[in-house]
Amino acid sequence: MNELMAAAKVPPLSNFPTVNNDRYFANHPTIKLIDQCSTPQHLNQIHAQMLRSGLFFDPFSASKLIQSSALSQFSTLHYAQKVFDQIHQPNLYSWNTLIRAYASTSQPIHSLAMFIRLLHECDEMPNKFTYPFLIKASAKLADLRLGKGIHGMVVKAGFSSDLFVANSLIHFYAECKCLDVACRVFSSMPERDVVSWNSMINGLAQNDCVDEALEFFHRMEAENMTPNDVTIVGVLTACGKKLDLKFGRWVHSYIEKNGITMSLILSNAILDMYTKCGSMEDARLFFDAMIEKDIISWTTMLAGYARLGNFNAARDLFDSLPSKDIAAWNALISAYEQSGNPREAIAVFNELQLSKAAKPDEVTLVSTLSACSQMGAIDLGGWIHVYIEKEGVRLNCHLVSALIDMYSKCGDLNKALVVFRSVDKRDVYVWSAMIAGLGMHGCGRDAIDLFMKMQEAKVRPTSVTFTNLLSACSHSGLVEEGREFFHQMGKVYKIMPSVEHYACMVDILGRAGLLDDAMELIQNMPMTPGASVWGAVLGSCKLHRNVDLAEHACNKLLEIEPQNHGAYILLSNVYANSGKWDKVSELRKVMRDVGLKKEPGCSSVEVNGIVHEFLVGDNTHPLSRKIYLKLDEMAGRLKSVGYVANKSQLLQMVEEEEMQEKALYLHSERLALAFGLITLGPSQPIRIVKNLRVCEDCHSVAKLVSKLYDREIVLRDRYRFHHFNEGRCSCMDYW
DNA sequence: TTAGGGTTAG
Repeated sequence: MNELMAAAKVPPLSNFPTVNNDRYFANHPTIKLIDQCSTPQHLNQIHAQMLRSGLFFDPFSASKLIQSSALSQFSTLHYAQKVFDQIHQPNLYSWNTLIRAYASTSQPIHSLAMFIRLLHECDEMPNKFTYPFLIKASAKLADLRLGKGIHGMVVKAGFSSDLFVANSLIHFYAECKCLDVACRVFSSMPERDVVSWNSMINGLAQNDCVDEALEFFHRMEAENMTPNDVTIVGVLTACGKKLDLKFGRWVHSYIEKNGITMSLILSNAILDMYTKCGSMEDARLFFDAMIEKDIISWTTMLAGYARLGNFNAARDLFDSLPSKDIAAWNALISAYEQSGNPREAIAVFNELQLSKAAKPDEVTLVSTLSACSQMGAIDLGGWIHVYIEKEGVRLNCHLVSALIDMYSKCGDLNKALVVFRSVDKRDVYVWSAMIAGLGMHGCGRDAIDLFMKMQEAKVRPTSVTFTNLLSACSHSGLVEEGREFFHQMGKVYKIMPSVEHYACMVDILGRAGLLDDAMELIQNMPMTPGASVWGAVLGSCKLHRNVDLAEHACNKLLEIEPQNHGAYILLSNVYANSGKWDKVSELRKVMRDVGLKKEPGCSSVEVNGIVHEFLVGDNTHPLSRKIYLKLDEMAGRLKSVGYVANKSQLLQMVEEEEMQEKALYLHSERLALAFGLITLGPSQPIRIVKNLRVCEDCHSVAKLVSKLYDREIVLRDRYRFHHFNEGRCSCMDYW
């Protein structure tokens, strides 16, 4: 300590003016020393010296110490708070410094607590510096009511036209997804700087309003406001979401032409744009030329390869990572999960668990739960739920939605409801996930009730909520209710129906046999009907055996998606249902000519945490012999109760009767069912996940088996859930 | 007498 003071040539305090004449303290050598401080020990020594000399009792000097301890790299906020608490009368600067520091932590709520203390304890009123920090904390908390309250105080205190205050308000409202209010703040500003524009552009881009974001960028240029690197990050985010590679390349050259500072963040944003737009070549070229790279650069590349299905390149990159943090693992897991490879996602999760290389975080758990949902892997999903509870992982709305989705999609609606009821904070995703869960299990009325409760809870529905709600109406045949919600969407909730909503509505009408109404709706659509709309028509035609309309819908569907084999299969089913076997063969030939193969049926069933998959006619399973014996036994018992195979949905025109029966008998869900009967205990439900829609014959078999073997069978097909119990199915034979 | 707001992955 003495050495330090000697080195700084600090004279004793008596040589300096006293507290009464504090204008000179800024030049006091001890205070100057604070700025040069670089270790916690130094800071400690200065703190001690200040206490000894009495300098600490000067508010200005104390505020310098607070600033250094709260905002520097080498000190902790905890220490700063302790120092603060020793100050007798901290000045506003000290209060602001702590409010600022807390706003940047993971617990911005402390900023609020300090603000309230400030109002009680400080002689001075909050000033124009206080509010931006406070608004930043509110933005981080995404607490709209809180932020609105602070906005009110800002107006009252007369700071609403302060540039910094207004900019933080724009950011805050965008963060709360209130883009209209953000825009209003922006428009009402007497002066704007580049940050005002950036906050708007980034806010819009983050909230998927990509065209609006780009519009702001062009407006900014037109108004001669020079964009900087942060602006371009927002523009690139928009490009990446627009999947517009051409524009992305233009932005890249814009950076070079306009001499915009190339920061690491900007470089990563460029990489991200290229990978999202699908050009790994551009991304790689840029990545290899980057002088400085961080973990984000690596994971962006990794996720890019994986998203495009180049898993070898992704894995190579992952293995060559200089250090793997949880984000790198998450990139690999979520890439597999999001590209429809849940099995691989789960394998990587298991690898992570075994290696103990990093601790799974909330993102890991959400991705893995989603992989479980896709696989129907309820054991692992349940294990993750236990893990969350055991490790005390904070259940945020993301995780809650993922759990509800997992339990719903794995067929355990009750568990999904238990999770839903156990939380008190429910955002729109949580409500929407639960509505979807009820819908897919055929509980349309409950889904509607829940939607009403959501209104009571004052949670605003989104476009996704309505998709789930309409789909719930469709699965339960609730035509009038569906119509009503469809109309309310735009009128009451100001959400314009998208092509997805139209598809749901067409589905609702079509399934109910109101094919004319469905076609009328399509004709009056304000946008071009997409594949989902024609798919819904085709599905309804299958149900109601309308050959002419099916042909029309199939043609339309193939115009949009020439490689859609589902379209051929459905049309073929329509022909078969009407006994038009010649048409079936013709169609089969067309499929062969265009090189399309029927996606092989695949069903899986989970036993003791291991998911067993079966293809049509599969005999590769180790227990294959036993499975086929069981199938024979099942066939015998089915026949004894008068079951006759329904062959109408066989794609192939198989000549011989016996062959036809064989083909049905070997359907993957039948194999999975037999395996479930062998391996699962009598009280355990058999949960099967099938990649295609279940055929009518297998549906009847499952109903009978549930009765004959006194088993609960839960079958998830491509479209919905079927709960078989005591000879009945929850879909009421309506799917 | 000190100062502030906006940015990249999953």
